[in-house]
Amino acid sequence: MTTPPGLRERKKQATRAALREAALRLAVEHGPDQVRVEDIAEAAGVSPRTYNNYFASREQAIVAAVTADREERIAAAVAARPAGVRLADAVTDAVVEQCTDTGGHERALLLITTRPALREAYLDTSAGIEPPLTAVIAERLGDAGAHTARVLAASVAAAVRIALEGWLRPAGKEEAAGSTGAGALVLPSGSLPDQLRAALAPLAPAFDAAERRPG
Amino acid sequence: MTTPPGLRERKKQATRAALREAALRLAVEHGPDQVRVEDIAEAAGVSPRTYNNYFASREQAIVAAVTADREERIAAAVAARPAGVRLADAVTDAVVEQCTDTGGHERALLLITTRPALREAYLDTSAGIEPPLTAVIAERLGDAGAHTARVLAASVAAAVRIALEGWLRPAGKEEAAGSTGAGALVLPSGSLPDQLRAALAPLAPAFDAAERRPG
DNA sequence: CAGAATAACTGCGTACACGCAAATTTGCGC
DNA sequence: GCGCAAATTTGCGTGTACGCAGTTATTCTG
Repeated sequence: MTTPPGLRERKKQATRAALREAALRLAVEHGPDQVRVEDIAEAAGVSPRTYNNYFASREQAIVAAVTADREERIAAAVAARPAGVRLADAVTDAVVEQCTDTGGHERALLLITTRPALREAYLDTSAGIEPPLTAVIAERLGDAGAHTARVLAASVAAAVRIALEGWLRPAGKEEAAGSTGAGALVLPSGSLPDQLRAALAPLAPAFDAAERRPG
Repeated sequence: MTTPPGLRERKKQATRAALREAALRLAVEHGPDQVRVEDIAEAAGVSPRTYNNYFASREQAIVAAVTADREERIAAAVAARPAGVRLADAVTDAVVEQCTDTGGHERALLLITTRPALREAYLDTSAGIEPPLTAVIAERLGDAGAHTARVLAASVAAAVRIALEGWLRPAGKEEAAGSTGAGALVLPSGSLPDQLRAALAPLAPAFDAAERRPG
């Protein structure tokens, strides 16, 4: 099942990593807006066209450097919990644990999240946790719950996004209150773990119900 | 609160509608890939630059023509339900009701969802239901539940996206089973209402819990 | 180990997205 | 009506995203 990766796959990961790191380094050095994909590609030793085979936008490589392989880490952390604990707790703890660990790039994160485009790209990365989360949740729920697992994983991803938005709201500009109206009155804006737990809490009953039912 | 919209706002909506309809008409006439934003802008009587003031991509205008104002219709449908019914049911019924109504554009939808880029843009529209849904759910849950409302609305949006993906999976190519593995064994692929209800069902416990608790 | 098959890299060309600043249009108080 | 402030439209310029087809590198098969 776990065939040792061949040269091809290793080279691909190396290229991806080189692009990530080059993107972040250049962004920190010259400022996020002064970096073109051409520069990143050159620094990583590939053609600009190849850059776009790995990342669909200029911003993705930069945020990927701080996001790293968060998705797999979350999934692994969930799988590592003993089977006895509540699935909702396992997921919540894993998410908090892995999202808080920025891998020593907190400085870069601050720089990044001030630029709207990068901020948006960073928030979009939360969608990436859905596939691996789906896999581990499905494993816990059994075959009959595969469909449920997908929905729960997507909901978690959405909640993480909301938590991140709330967390770096102070960093960004004050936004238009918009048609939602009431939401603007109180903006708690606690620490990131607090935001994450608060956002995930409403989903706990859904996890409990899924765990209780066979499918 | 409901100030009669001035000339400015009416013109803006008219321009938006003109762009939507022009985009759809040209896409149906010449094929989705043979339409440039320049063509759409010209047909709507505005400059290409103005097109991008209304839509951030070439595909958005086309899909907006079939999506129309689904977001507001869903929110209105939820608000229209009597306060006695379970919130989960109100939301589910409203979503099924409004997502099934394609406004007579089912032919266009079929044409659209065969192109990957348009398919993706169409799926992305489901994210747009979050803000209005947040507002109506927050109204039902009270001020203390504003935060919960946001998470539930985002989860509903994610579930709708999953339902749409499952619905038009037969239309698209067979996709790589990927690391999720188990999910590929059974692909039910029922009707759209079935897909929607199946995707929303796992969230019902979360709605029930939110309704039961004060906040 | 040779040759076929498969996958990745690259250059080119086209269309797109969007920041910016000037020109035009709308709203509003007088 | 008049003129000012705010919002919208527009052209321009730059950088970006990606389909396509050819080349090169890796993997598979006998």
